[in-house]
Amino acid sequence: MKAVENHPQNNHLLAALPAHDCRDWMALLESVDMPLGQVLYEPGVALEYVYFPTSAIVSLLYVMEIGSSAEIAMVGNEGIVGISLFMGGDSTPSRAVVQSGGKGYRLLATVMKDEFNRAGPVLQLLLRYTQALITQMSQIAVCNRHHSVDQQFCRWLLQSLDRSQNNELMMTQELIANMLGVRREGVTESAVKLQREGFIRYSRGHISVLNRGGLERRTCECYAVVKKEYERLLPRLASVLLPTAFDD
Amino acid sequence: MKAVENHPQNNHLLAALPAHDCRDWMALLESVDMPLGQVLYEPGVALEYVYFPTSAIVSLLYVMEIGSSAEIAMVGNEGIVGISLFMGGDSTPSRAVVQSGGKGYRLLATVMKDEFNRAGPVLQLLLRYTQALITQMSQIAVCNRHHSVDQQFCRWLLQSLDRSQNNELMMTQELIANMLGVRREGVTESAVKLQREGFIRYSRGHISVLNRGGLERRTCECYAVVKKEYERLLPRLASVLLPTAFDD
DNA sequence: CGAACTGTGTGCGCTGGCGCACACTGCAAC
DNA sequence: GTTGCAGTGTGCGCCAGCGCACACAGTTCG
Repeated sequence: MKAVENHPQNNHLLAALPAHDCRDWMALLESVDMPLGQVLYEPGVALEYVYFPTSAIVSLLYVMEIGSSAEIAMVGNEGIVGISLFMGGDSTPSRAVVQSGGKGYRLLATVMKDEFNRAGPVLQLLLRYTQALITQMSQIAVCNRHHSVDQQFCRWLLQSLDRSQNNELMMTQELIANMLGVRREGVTESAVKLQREGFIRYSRGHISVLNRGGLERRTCECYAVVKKEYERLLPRLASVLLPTAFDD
Repeated sequence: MKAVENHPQNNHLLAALPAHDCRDWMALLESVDMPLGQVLYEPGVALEYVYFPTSAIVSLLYVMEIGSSAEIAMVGNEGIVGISLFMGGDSTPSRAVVQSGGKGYRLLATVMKDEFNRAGPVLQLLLRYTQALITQMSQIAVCNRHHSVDQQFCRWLLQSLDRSQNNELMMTQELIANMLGVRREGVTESAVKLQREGFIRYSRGHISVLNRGGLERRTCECYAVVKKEYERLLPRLASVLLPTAFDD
């Protein structure tokens, strides 16, 4: 890594900032080296800085309990690392690691939080919700990569259940297969297993969940990760998203 | 579907709205039936309404060219369908389908866009970027589900290349495997193939891309989908994200 | 100059999920 | 009824990707 000139304009987001609003920031921008492997933030930890890579490339990475990982997104000189600050969440369940060493700029978290705080309360709520939605998407990416159809089916059932009024789902296996992006037969096999264990009962597009705890034990960590983020980001709503578990 | 009472408070996002800001909206909210299978929005089409499900459940679904699909996220009475409006993008590459029939409320898109417009220009830029990021995450989810390691490796190379200054990447196959969430050996095999075809050259953590077009032909649609969204949402930045293709 | 280590190539057996084919079963319509 | 069909069960061959093991090749360090 030669001592290349670092300049804010090399980050396209910074470059695109309206000149007028830019001035306040420019003074606060801090040029930094971003060496390969540097961890910019850890899951669940509130960010101290946001980063605007210029020559560095950063990976947003989810690392599972067993240690396997999956990239959620890649950020280079086109973007910013640490969106959770202006989205109102302050942290995420993923990790940000420098994938390709280089340079960039950082800015104190507070500046970004101010940006969030300047938004109206309505938009603030919507943004926090959006961050939760982002977590859901990320986790689906991870789940698609690493978990079995069985686990994903359970996750899907639980997530649907959380959004439903009772323990009944009107849903054919064909449709579920489309959602999960797997074969219908794969869903049938998983469903048969769950029925044998007495966790669910179903027939012709009608599924009753009999033992929610059973599903929770069978699914992967993805379900809990997403649920916790919804609780954390939207505490008022959480109570409703978590119907008193009617366990075995 | 009985004629159940529909009430805005049954959507937790609406319920959580600050009462003061709520009043303007309440008059505009329109109670709607959301029957199973209804398509709330199509990829690339600007939204006319946002939806707040109360008893319905909506799936955000990406449908591939060949027809296979994958769920990107699920939205029920905890959320809102159509975040692209207040995120400033107006449309998304995915489709929203009612997965479980029920009721909900809808609101004219303009109301949401106003919300976006009220935000400062800086936040607006950041939100548009965030929507592009969301597309990236969604597409990684789809890619993880449906595409081969070969294809994903090409996508990853291209995305890295777009964020790098030259056609060189400093990156071991082990690390790439971690990013993709696959075995290192799998990456080696893909890399060998690409090298044989003369698309890349590499040795010990150093990759040179010799034929970008070759990679583009080999990768899946996901790469293009994400790139187009970045272009669309952040036009000023797009030019830089698209270095003049140095083709074969 | 070897020694030690990091990065890459390759082979092998295993398995989860795929694609296909076909049989079975309730419900609905007439 | 019985005809039809949507929804489900099951079997089978196939293959991508996994986990493991080990050989080999540059690089660095003494």
